[in-house]
Amino acid sequence: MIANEVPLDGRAAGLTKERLLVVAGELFADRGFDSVSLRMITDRANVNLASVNYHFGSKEELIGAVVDDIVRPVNERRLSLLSLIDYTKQDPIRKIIHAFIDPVFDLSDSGNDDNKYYKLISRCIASRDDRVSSIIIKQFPEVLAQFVSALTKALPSMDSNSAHLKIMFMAGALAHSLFHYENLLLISEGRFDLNSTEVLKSELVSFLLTGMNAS
Amino acid sequence: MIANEVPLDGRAAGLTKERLLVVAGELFADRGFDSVSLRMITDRANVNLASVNYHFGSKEELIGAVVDDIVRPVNERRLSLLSLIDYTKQDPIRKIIHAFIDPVFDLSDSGNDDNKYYKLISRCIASRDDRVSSIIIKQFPEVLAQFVSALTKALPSMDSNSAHLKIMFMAGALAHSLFHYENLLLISEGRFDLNSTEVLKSELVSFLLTGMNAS
DNA sequence: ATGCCATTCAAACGTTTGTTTGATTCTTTC
DNA sequence: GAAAGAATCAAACAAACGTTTGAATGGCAT
Repeated sequence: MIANEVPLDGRAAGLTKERLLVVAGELFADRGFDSVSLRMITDRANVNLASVNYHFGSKEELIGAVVDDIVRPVNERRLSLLSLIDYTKQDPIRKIIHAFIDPVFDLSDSGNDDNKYYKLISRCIASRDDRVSSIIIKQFPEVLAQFVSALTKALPSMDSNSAHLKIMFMAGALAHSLFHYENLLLISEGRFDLNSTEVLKSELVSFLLTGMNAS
Repeated sequence: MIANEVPLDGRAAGLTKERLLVVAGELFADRGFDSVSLRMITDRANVNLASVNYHFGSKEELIGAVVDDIVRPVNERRLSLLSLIDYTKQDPIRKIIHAFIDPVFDLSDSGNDDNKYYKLISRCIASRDDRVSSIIIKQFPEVLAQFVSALTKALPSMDSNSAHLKIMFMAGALAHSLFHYENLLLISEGRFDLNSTEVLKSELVSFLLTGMNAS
């Protein structure tokens, strides 16, 4: 599970900073930002304790770097996908929804349902931690505004207030189901055949699709 | 903002425990469980630091008491409302949704939109903190199972997997929108006329209502 | 009034936290 | 190959944390 098991004898390359980001991300993902100490991170990354402050300045800035590393690409891809939508063609709402959630589901690398990224991004989305939301809040108004505009363009009858709320509903449903995906599998005691997040995704899309069209 | 500004000179009545619960709830609501120290709580409650361990045993048990105090009544009321539903009458889905969300919205006492309870309960619902989810997880499987059963009863075409997921979507949308209600008002810079959570609630209901009926 | 039990109090405890220091080691450049 | 700069290291730092202690204080029954 360690990010890299290389010998790391004499000063390996300048990949200490990279290792810290990766390992911190892993630990933050399943224990939260507060519960993880710098010593847990540096021990697991096989680097010196002081290197955190050397490379990042403080724990808070390390958290910021980890969060930004995962949130920024997601939001950029969201806006990119959103800008490709042709509103004269059919089913623009579905495309808006996909523009919002696909960049999150696509975080899982290599096809296997690696829930590390899922848990981390859903922690970020649903975070009530000021250190995290201060980063989110920097980017989200722009994203929110673009999606509100897209929604009202696709559904002229929808007013701005309604659009704002619906996007919050979407974000909440996404983050919550993604984070508790594991728990759902446990609770169901095998009755579940959600052996792939694809099922979750398609259920989520159809749920959101009809919800968006609500009166 | 202090819960009680009474003189509290010589040993007031045995309301120290009560004060701790109230003040801890307030602080946990808008700063989270980790960021709030026992000294913050006892200072604001004007009680001695040691009284936390005297009355509750530990910080963890104080958190447990605060969480349980707000989560248990909500879940009990949910199940109570759910049991009243007559599935032969019309619109059972709407009643199921109300059974799930009304006990949360009803937390606001005295009619004014006191967001203390909202933020606290949404922190509990969406918590990724083990100390909190261990309490939630004790009660939620029962609640989840009952609502799954209710959903499949109201919509026989819906399978159990789908019902599980839809309830998670509902919980996520509820918690997320409730917690960020304030932020939404800020971002909108006055364009919003959501001067009451009633608007949020009715939008949420109609969103969920159509979502539940998704294919 | 006296003894008893519950509660409150100030003070200290030991740990853990993030951070800093100053020396040491590696890498780069001339 | 020597000087300079960047990176790593063990060690210590002060602050904050949850918790414990033992004395002081309250009400209450006898």
